[in-house]
Amino acid sequence: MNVMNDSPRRKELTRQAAQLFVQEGFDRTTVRMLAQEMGIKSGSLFHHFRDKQEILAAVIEEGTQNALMIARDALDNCDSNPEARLHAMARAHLETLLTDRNAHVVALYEWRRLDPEARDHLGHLRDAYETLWEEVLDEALAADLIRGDRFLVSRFVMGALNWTVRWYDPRGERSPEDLARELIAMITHPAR
Amino acid sequence: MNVMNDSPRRKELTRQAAQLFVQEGFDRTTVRMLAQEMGIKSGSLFHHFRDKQEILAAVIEEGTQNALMIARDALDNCDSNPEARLHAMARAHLETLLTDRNAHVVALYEWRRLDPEARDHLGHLRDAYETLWEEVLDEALAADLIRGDRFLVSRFVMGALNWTVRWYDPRGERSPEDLARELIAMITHPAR
DNA sequence: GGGTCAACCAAGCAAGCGCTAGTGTAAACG
DNA sequence: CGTTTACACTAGCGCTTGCTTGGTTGACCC
Repeated sequence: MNVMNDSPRRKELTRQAAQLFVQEGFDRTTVRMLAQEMGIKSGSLFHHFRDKQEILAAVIEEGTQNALMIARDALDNCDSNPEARLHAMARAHLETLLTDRNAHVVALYEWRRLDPEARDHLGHLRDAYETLWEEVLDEALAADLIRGDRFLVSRFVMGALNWTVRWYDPRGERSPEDLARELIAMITHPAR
Repeated sequence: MNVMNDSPRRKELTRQAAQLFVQEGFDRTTVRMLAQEMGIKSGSLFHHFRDKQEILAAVIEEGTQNALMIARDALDNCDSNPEARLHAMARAHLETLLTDRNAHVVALYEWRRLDPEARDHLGHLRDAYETLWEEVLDEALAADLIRGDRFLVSRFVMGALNWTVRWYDPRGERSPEDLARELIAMITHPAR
């Protein structure tokens, strides 16, 4: 058995794995395909990862951790009124699609292929991210910027946002800024 | 080679396949597992379906066709004002989760495992369904019930709705009726 | 009562799968 | 210098995969 740290080499391999997982899906991606993409032989792969599952976990962890970081950053650097905070979160979410799209698609589609331990660990990361959203939405609800059931509003918004990975091309003409503004215009009530 | 009609036997087998595809995912579901669930041997399976892919296509076709039928029905039997039509569509969408949840989950997660021909065929079905939504949303936009970019509003709403398969339990305390009302309250502007 | 036909079974093939074992090598370390 | 460490290779084991083949069964038909 070998190392399982987070060396730069491993980071790069993880990035390439994400690409393949998106193209082929986790189950259809063989260790031989992964190795070829990485420019090594299939056996060498197990020097960097304990098994195939661990590659999947690494991909998802990378993406979620980045999203969490960027979201926290956005909240720290914006005005403190509920609308600005809502906007900052939506924009941050969409911006991660620029840099980490592959990882997010994998997290979305291949979550169930994780073994229970990995799912548990990554579930906590995911929860931390969703909690950020719920706090911001709570503030918006308290300020009467949005109306409705807390649980349902949160689910609907997360749905609209998560669904973007299926159609949004960040290199198109619409910027994350545009989308964030439009989404918030749709769900907020203009009258105070 | 054998039949590929839509016998009642085949319908039942398709329903059972959907169940397994949801539990295990398409790739992890082996023909032997499918056969066992159906109470036959793995070889006999290929009497009903040309190959494994065709089972997947059958599952998705069944679900989409039902959703389309129910949505059309709902539109035919509701008031003609934009709000009522919006409500009818949302409610119909959520109600299909009661009867065809498995098929919808499969359509959502395993779409990319379809071969190009099946994807093309089912894509047209899916388009027909989404077109219904766009018509209803267009009417709502024209009546100033919703404001915003036509393309984006449609994507956000489809996102919020499609995402429901990930968290909504139709046997819970919230009815499709409740959810539909709440969603529409969130995206429509109360002031006329 | 011979013929037809959908439905099923037993057996197995060829290919591909994840992963392991054992070895080589070049740079880094003391 | 000898030792360690990181990374890679070759070769292949044991198993599972989707699917095929050839044959059996029982219900229905004229």
